[in-house]
Amino acid sequence: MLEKNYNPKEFEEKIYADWEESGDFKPDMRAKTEAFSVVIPPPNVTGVLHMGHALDDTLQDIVIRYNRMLGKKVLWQPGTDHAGIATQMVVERNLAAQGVSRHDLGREKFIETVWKWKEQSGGTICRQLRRLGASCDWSRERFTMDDGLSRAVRKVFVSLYKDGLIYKAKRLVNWDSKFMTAVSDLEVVQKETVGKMYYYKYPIENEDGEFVHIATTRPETMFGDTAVAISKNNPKLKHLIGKNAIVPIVNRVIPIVADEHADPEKGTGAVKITPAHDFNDFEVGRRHNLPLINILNEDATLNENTPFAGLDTQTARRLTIEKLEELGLMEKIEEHPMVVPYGERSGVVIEPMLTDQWFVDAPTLAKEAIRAVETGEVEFVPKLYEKTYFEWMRNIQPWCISRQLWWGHQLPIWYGPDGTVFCEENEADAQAAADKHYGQKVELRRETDVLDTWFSSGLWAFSTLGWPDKTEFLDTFYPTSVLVTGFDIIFFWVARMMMMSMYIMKKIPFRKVYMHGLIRDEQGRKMSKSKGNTIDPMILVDKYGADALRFFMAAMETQGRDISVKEARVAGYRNFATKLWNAARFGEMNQCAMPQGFEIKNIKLAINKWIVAKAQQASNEVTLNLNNYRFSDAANAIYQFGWGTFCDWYIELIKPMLYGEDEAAKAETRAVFAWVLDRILVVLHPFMPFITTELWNNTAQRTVKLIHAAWPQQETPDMSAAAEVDWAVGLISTIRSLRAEMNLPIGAKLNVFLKEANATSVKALQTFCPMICTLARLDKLEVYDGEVSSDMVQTVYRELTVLLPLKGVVDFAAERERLSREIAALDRHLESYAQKLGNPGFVERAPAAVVEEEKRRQAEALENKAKLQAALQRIANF
RNA sequence: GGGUGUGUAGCUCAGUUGGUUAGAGCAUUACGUUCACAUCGUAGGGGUCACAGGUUCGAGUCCUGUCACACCCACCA
Repeated sequence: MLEKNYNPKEFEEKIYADWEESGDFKPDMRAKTEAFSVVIPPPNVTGVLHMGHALDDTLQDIVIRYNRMLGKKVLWQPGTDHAGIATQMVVERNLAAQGVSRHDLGREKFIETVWKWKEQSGGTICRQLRRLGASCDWSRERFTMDDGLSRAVRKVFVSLYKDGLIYKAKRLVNWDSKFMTAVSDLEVVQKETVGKMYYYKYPIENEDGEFVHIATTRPETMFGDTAVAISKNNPKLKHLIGKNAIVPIVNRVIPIVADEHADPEKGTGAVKITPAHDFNDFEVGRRHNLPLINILNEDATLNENTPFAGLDTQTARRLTIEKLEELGLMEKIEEHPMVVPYGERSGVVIEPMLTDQWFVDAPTLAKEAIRAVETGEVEFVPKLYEKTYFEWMRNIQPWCISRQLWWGHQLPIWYGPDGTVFCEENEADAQAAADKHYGQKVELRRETDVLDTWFSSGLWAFSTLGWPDKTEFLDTFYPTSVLVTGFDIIFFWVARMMMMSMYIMKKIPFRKVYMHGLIRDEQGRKMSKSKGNTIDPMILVDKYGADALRFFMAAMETQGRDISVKEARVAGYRNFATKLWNAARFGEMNQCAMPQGFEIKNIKLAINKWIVAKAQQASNEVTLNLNNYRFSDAANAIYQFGWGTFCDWYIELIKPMLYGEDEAAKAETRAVFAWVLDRILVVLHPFMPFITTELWNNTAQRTVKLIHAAWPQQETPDMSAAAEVDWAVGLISTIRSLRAEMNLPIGAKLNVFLKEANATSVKALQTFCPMICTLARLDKLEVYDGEVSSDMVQTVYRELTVLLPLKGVVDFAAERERLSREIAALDRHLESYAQKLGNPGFVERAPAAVVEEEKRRQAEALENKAKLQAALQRIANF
């Protein structure tokens, strides 16, 4: 017995536990069928599930469940990411609350603390994924820092190093002064701000009263200036080229060089060059062999190369200006709109800083990664993201992979006493190599840097499947079938996976990349903690059930568009679940079940043929749309069928039969009801796994679990009965409409006469009369050949004139108005038909079928208009 | 500066190769608890598809331009 009310809390947890305990998420490795696999974009191990995950993982689960039901050997590989900076930040914050810094603990102790934190809070997001219904094979859960994956990381690193694709270099990098580490370009966000432009002048050496005028937004960097650049195409200033300027305060003599970086149109036309603290200046410095003067400490305070050692940049800036003013060199300060780089995580200003870092030769690795997409081996859905991918990949810069953090994969690099680098997968090998190199036992020092988190995520597609070991899973499931992710990590992750996989595996990591949009709030703003507009998906799951949230995500997911979360809409899909629940209860109450040996090809009744055909059409549509990753179309197809066709029409139409005496008809209808409900459960299961399973388990004895039930093949629906039933449905709507317009109480049983019925209508009427009477709430419905009297309200339906006798209660004025409205509506259509058909071009050049259809409509409209006019005529004088 | 999108009902959005009277959900109006369901039903109102041109027999759909908005990349001394 089904409960009276749909209450997802009662069964979601229980059903999930059963799946997991029964191993339903594990692929059947003995099966001979095609493999299908997805690797989950690993969430931050210490994170909590947000709306973006809910979308991403719902879509993946739909794809996974669909393919599982297709009978494939399916693996959804789960796992989590150690998320270097993010995790270290959280743990440091916790420590800070106890007044402890990571330096107090020391590296080893700190890492221990992080691991403890991971054990403590690391399970949250996976538990939440379970509540969402994600059918991951949890027995294979991996973590980017577990032993296997760490081994993969070391192996890849060594391989890249030995191939010359990883190198150490002293370069300008984005320096995050809060975490005191380098970060990659992608981890820097540019923010528009209104800053200030400072104008001042440097004296020219040996030329009293001569100056070169400078403009800068960062005056304090002048202590690192090693040149001034001027374009040789700058007529006003080029006479200064070749002379020397004097950096005030520190009184350093620097050359004035010719360089096209100095745009005569911008600023003063002369640019101070600070090669150690500006990316453009760095290049200028290279061109002119300028010295590099580092003026910053790791925490972004100024160093001893400046007069303001130990002070932060803001203070130093103020003091610099004061000093310049004292010297009479300051000219003006203007407001200046500018873009300032900030650390994505730390929120502090990023300083370009000259440091030793490790780089991956991304331009080289990108080549194969680009080719694989060009050839179509890897396909992006929607296609337009390929452009974004190409654009970035073709202009890719070396990837700075070293981080001066503690939490992460320590580089497998050891230095000998003289600084010689040994790159090996483990310390013993490095030691052996070093001993051999030096011809004696030496002491090695390990590189302290760790790797960018995305280095290990880049290996995810194969490392999780067991690489570098040769495993059955790697064999079976690599390359994976599809990667589902948001476009915001196309560079961070998708591109890196492509590069790493092409390099290591010589094969693509996935055949397709499905990219979805971002989740936004009701106003369409990005959700973010700082705005306080986040919605916790688990709260929606609590309120409406996981199925409702999942269906919402699927129904809203149209390619290339962001999703605004509207709670009312989630509630709406909960209502859909309720509707379905009640439909199943209706079936239960009416003993709907499929007897042994029931086959749809033996169905006799038109109404049953009709609903089966519609169900097949709907499942075809769902299949087609799922194959094309059109989630909203797939979801809507089953929604429309389930609610609009099955509940609204079929159930209502069969009631007279189920409550009637014709036992054969009843038996067939009960069976068909059960068949259709099963079909809905099957096709809806990927979207709403919980309610469908609960209903599946409670509506019949089952030999197979719904999660493994067979997905319907593409079918050719038998449409032989469709026209008849559609006729009845249309007639019911027409009569209901007329009743409503006449303001007739719903309880009043009425008689309706049909005039001018053709043979088809007469035949259909014989079959459907009881149904029509029930649904349109009629006492009597019959063909009528008598006179039309003035107290009969009438309308037209196809060839029929529909008469509704209302003795003595007709409001003639209102009726005249109604008829006139209907006629006016027809006139509007007639006008458009006449226009088209009157156009010789249309008649000659449009396909014959289109022209014929247009003619048919015109004829019908004309006929209907004539009837309505006659009716109007009849009551003209009342 | 370079690139990519978006603009359709009060709101949030569908509309696949151009072809009925442009759809859905929510909101709204009227009526209604008929024994699957008020987490509901029936019926209705509501749109010159941003604007201007063009191609075509025919344009929400294709092309060009304009306006507005969003995002991405690069950079502004």
